[in-house]
Amino acid sequence: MLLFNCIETFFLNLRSTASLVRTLYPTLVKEIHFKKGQIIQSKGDLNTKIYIVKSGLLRSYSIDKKGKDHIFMFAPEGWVIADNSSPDQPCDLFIEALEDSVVIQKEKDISQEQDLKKIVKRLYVLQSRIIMLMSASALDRYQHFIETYPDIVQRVPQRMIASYLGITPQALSTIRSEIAKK
Amino acid sequence: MLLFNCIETFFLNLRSTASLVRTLYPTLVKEIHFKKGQIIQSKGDLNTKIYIVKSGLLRSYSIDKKGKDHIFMFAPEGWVIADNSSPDQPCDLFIEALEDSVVIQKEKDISQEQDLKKIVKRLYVLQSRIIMLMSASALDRYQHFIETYPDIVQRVPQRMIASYLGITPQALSTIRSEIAKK
DNA sequence: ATCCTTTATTAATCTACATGAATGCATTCA
DNA sequence: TGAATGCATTCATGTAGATTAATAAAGGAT
Repeated sequence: MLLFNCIETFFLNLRSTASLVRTLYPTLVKEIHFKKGQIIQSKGDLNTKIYIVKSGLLRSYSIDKKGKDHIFMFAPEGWVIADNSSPDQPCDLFIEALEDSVVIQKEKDISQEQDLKKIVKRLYVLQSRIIMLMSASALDRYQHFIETYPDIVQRVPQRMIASYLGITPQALSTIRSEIAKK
Repeated sequence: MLLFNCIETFFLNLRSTASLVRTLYPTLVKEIHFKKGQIIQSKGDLNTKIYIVKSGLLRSYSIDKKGKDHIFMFAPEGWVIADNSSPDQPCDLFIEALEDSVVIQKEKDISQEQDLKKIVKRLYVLQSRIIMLMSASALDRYQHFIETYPDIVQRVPQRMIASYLGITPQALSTIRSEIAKK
């Protein structure tokens, strides 16, 4: 926990330096290359951005009070990822590159949010996820996940899939061995 | 289960008659009065609408394969409620009036979806809910619920709050008695 | 290569919540 | 007025998944 706080503070400092630079040299749209493991956005950041993934893979996640992280979304090529809080609010999510990634970073300006259909689609994805979390077992959620994102399964460690599903890596491991038996 | 299927079929028939009428006398925006208990939209409906609540209270909910229902959203005065699937897809949710309600019914036409900010806010509500479902205990979710919707607690039976939280009425009952002890 | 760290697996125990059943209260309807 | 119905509460038991811990396997860095 303490360790994590230190890390978080470290990243927050990093970020404020970065936003200072952006204030001096403002640009609305940028293409940025991120290395695997890089933190793109941290909880508490203001002035958040939208990230469009050209290549690679990102994830957004929250960290609960026990220090455990919960993956909110994976974003492979073509996906858009962002924290969905108001543009003027500190955000709740971290965003991290899971692979070396090329990303278009845009200001989170609603009025220039061209593709309304994409937002509406996101609403549906979130709706489905909530219903799954309320009503389906971990096994069902896992099977639904591999149907929906067959390629992601190959690209991230299992513990991250567990984190997305809201279960522990151990639980996912036993679920997988039960599936394999049949 | 069988009983439920009958009821569902019954409502589906009702709905197709209704949409026939709408085809003959198309209107884009309507004000409709619903009685408490009335089903406004059923799972499987095409051609879904958006409902803006002028007075009263609606809920949307899904029903899982065991026949158990899970409340997805409450919509008191001023709220907008809809199924978030594509306008051309059958929807997943039922919408029902929990109180006598006056509702503006609009075609779910994205292009005329004036208030983008409202949609973005919805995204954030859904995001928060998913994070809660993944990381918080039933007790925490209940306390968060009464902070967020203090008035709803008074207006719906407890079993519906349980359904919204994704727990059983019994579990909510014991949680409440534990809170009362302190 | 070697070491170090992270990841996956398995098993034993624990716990939050589900399930099922019984009881008491309200509400509604005859 | 009483019977019927739906809701909240309580308790006893069951279970999915968490936690802890131990072991093995797989990268990554030097």
